[in-house]
Order: sequence, then C-alpha cells, then structure tokens
Amino acid sequence: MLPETPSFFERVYVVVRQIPYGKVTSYGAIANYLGAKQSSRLVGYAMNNSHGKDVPAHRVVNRKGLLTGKHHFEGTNLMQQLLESEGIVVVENQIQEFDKVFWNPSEELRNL
DNA sequence: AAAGTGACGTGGT
DNA sequence: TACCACGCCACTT
Repeated sequence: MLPETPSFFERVYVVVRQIPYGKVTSYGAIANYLGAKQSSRLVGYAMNNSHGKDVPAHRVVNRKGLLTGKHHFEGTNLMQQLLESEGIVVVENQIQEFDKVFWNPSEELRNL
C-alpha cells in the first residue's frame, strides 16, 4: 500500500502513540489537543481505522473513563486486559481512579 | 460526487 | 442529579 496522505487520522495516531505506559486519555482530550474539540467523534473513528497499526488504542477511552470501544477489540476483554496489564484497574468497563491515570496531551505535549 | 457512518461531547429538560 | 437528543466533520463506499 502506498503511504497515506497526511490526514487528521494520522495526527490522532501520533498523539495516541505518545500516551505513556500505564496512562490513558480521552477522545475529547485528543481532539482538543488537535484544535478540534468538536470533532471528538472523529478521534473514535480514527481508532476504528487504527486496527493493524502500532497505535495503543486501548489507552483511549471516553470522557467518563468507560471502555466504550472494547467491542472493537478481538475477544471480549482484550482491551480491559491490556489496561490491567499496565496497572490500570477496570471494573465493569469503568476505569477506577480515572483522574489519576488520565494523561492530558494538551498539558504534556504543549511544547511539541 | 454525494451521502452515510460513528470507539464522543455538551446542553437542555 | 441523571437521561435524551442534537451537532460535529474527516473518511469510506
């Protein structure tokens, strides 16, 4: 396949790849960092298309800390297992202490 | 080329 | 306070 034209999706992937081990962020936070907080849905859509790429999509959840996209992973609990393997506690698809493990790209990458 | 899709977010009731 | 409905915009077909 030919290299894809630089797109909004790739911008999303770049940010997602910066998420540190053991941390998570939200679709809205990424969209906000990209200057398009109104396009949070696009971020989720980008994750959908990230299958097969080295993008830690499991570290991206919605604003409530809920694993809304786990249905798109293989198996039934793969997303949760990946998070738990990084030390994140998940109960009923809900990340515990979400604000503790939340990683805000707008603050951490403001100099990037 | 046009229309539909979607792993969200916010505001109003 | 919690739930429902609308808006949003790049990508795919």
